[in-house]
Amino acid sequence: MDDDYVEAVLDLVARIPAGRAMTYGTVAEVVGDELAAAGLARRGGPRQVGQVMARAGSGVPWWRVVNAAGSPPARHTTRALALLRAERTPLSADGTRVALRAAIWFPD
DNA sequence: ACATTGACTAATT
DNA sequence: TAATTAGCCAATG
Repeated sequence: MDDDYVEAVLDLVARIPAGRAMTYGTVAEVVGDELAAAGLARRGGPRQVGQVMARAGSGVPWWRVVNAAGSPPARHTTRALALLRAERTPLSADGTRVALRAAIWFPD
């Protein structure tokens, strides 16, 4: 995984507005598009995004990236939910996952 | 080269 | 809704 890829992922995550969220899959798609636009080969998928976040995600709003079901990473569930609540991210009724329909964000 | 492992996903039950 | 299963892509041993 080279630095170009890592940077692309971190830059994108850093642009997610407070109160919104993106899924790993969507992040992967957008990053893929950016690479293609830059003339580079499309690579990576949701799991690669996860790898990057696990290794280098500490400096960006990682809690705004959730899985396809709207759940934050299993290891940081409680912490992530607290942060999401704090910034008024739309959550499901039980408060354990992000309400994707309302909170999903796609870059302009 | 092969097997295992993940901050994953989509389809099936 | 929640558990299971089979794909998935790249890193690591």
